[in-house]
Amino acid sequence: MTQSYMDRRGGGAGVLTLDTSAPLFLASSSNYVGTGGGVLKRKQPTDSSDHHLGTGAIEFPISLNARSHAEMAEEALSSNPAVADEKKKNTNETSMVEQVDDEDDKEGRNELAAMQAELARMNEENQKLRLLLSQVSASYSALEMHLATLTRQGHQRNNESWKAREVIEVMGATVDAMNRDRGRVIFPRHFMELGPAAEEDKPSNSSTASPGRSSPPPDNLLYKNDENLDPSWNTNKALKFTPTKTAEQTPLATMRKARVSVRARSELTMIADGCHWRKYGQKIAKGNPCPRAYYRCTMATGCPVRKQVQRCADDRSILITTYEGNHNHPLPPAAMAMKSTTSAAASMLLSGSMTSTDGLMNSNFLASTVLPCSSSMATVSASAPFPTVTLDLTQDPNPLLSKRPPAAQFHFPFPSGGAPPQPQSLPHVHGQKLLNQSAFSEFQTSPQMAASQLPQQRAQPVVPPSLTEAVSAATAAITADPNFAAALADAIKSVIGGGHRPPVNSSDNIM
DNA sequence: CGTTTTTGACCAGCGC
DNA sequence: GCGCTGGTCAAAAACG
Repeated sequence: MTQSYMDRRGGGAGVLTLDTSAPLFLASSSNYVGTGGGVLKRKQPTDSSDHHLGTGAIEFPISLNARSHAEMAEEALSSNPAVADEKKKNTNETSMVEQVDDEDDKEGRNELAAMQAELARMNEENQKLRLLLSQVSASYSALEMHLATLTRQGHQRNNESWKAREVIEVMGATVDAMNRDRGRVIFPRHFMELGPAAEEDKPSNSSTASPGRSSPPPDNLLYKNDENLDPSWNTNKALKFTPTKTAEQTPLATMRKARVSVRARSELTMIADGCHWRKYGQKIAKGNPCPRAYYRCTMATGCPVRKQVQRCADDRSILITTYEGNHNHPLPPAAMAMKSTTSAAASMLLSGSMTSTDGLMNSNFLASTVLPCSSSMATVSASAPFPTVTLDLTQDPNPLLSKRPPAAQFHFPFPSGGAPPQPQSLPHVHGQKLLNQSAFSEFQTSPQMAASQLPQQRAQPVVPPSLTEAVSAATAAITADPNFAAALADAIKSVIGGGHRPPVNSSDNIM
């Protein structure tokens, strides 16, 4: 099963979770957990039930449909073991004696009043979400009509049309998901099928060829027409976008191959992520005296997952591990957390890069939504040949437990889409090319495209900014959770033992 | 002896 | 076109 953000619990309202094995939960409303909206809660590590929160906590599904929060609240209340237990307990007690303490009665009334207030708030929020949904639906219809017009004009291969289709796919998926999956938040289809995640469920057909070179590109929604894409999984040899290429040949697909880089302090050769790796190369990269080691997953033949391990040039106690691709085989529990986390991070990155690639999302908006309050732990960069999200676990020994990490470092190459957010500092981007060298930025800034290929689009944006923001808000509500990056990092940290492992006698050939 | 690591060679992309 | 660089291959060596 491809990793997804969808709930996999056996019933009940959906709750966004990175993976059942990943200790991450997302509650839709802070009203019930006491922090900001869309709070990503940390799963209780001691919770053996694996699907229930600790005492008193109530999980709420993220709802973008018309379902009332009151309804959901009731469900949640009844499904919550703590509340259910309380209910049962109360029933038993009343049947036994009528010596109900007046104090308890008062408390109960107070709780009831508070609960009702919460429900009222929820209803209000629900109304807003309904409005949002209607806006998205209306815009989706408009886009569909626009696409039909373009198709009629025989411009299927026109870049604008392609892009319009793409946008519609995104929005359509969003709307579909909203309509179809009540009580769940579903990422737009392609968000979930992009890059690494898209490959997961597909059996590798590389058994007859050398591993790592034969896995087909993701056969996802957006790529189905990309017959000319590099058959190799290796998008490192990314095509550079040129206006002469057809839309089907655009390197969008290559740009969607996200990488997730993890920085952690470790004396080990590499962090223990639960997978088996075989080293297949080592190279001295420019600007870093420490060699970069290349590993390939050996848990299954033909597994396309690779990772690079390199020590930070500035601080050699920091190990930088960069993951690419997704496993085509079941993972041991120890590896699930890392896999889920990297996939989630990649999805988060890709969802951002997608919209921004089309120039549809204001960079400031993106910056303010995707990682509004995340710390420097999460650095998203599309400036590299492939978009990379860097999770920095080297800072505060336990920043994840803090309620509000400092401001995000978030930088997308938006040369024309408004001034990019000014990061406080960018100390965690390594080995990535300058903005003007990236395929991403080229796609963004290509003057030919801007001038000749997208004249209509420039004059008539496919999606009004407000709509874009509305659509983005739906997904950003999930990915932009203030604690999202922190939670991701938390999951990773749980795997690598907090990134502060004591030195182990190992032949550290990385150094 | 099978597996893993090492390491020089090779290839492709990119900038000049 | 050339050189640089990152990434990969594959034969040899090392290891258990």
